[in-house]
Amino acid sequence: MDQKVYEMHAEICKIFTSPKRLEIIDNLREGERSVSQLSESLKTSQSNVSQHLAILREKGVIAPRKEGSTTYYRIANPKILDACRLMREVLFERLEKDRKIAESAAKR
Amino acid sequence: MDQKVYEMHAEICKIFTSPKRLEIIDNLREGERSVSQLSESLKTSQSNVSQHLAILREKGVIAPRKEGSTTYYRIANPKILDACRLMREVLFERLEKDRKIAESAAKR
DNA sequence: TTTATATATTAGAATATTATAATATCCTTA
DNA sequence: TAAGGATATTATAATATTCTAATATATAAA
Repeated sequence: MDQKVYEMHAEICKIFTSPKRLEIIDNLREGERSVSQLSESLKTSQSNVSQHLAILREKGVIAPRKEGSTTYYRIANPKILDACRLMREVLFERLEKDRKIAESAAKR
Repeated sequence: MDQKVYEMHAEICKIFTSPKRLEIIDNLREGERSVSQLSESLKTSQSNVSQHLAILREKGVIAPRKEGSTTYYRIANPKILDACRLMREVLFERLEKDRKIAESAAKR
C-alpha cells in the first residue's frame, strides 16, 4: 500500500481526535444547528466553534446552509457517523472490560 | 453526554492518526509479526516502531506474545479493524468525488 | 560469564494541534 | 449608509505528538 494513502487516511481520522468535534457531530446527529446554537450547547467560544466547523467542513463531514446572516450546519456524510459510533463501541467495550478486571481484583 | 466520554472517545481515536500505526495495523491484518519484521517492513527505526507498538498495546489494539527474545504482535480487537476500514472507505469516496469534480471542471 | 541480538524506554528537538484574543467580513435593519 | 448581530479568519501562547539518539533490559549463544 502506498505511503501516501496511509498519510491521507491518518489525516481524515483526525476528525475524531478532538472532544469538541465529537460533541459537534453528536449535536448534528439530531439535525441542523447554527454556529451560535453549537457555541452555546458546547459552552465554547464562537471563534473556537467556527474553527472546528471549518475543519469538519474541509474534511467533508458537514455542510453549511446560509440563511441570512446565520449559517446552519448539517452532517454531509452519514458513513462517518457509523465509524464514529463504532469507535464509541470500542471505547465502551474497553471500559466494561476494565471494570470487570477491577471487580475481580477487588474480590481477592 | 458527559464531557469525559468525549475526551476518552477522542483519545481512543488517536490510534488512527499516525500513518505508521495504520501501516502496522495493515501488516498485522495478515497475521503475527515481530518487532524487527515490522521495523523492516515499514522502513522505520526499531525504536520508533516499538513506541508505536506501545501505544497500540496500551489502547488494547494489539497483544504481544514473547518467544525467546522475540516479541510477536497480533491484532487483539477485530472491531477496530472494522472502524479502520470504514474510515478508509470514507477516504476513497472522498478521493473519487474530488476526481469527478476535477474531471467535469476539465471538460469546460 | 562475556558477547550478541531483540526489544523497550527515556530525553530532547522539531513539528502539529488547540484555545484565546483580536479583528475582519457579511448580512440585516433602522 | 450606519449600526448591530452572526460568523469567519488570523496571530499567538500553551500543549501534545512524533521522531532520533542514546541507553536499558532481557534472552541466547559462545
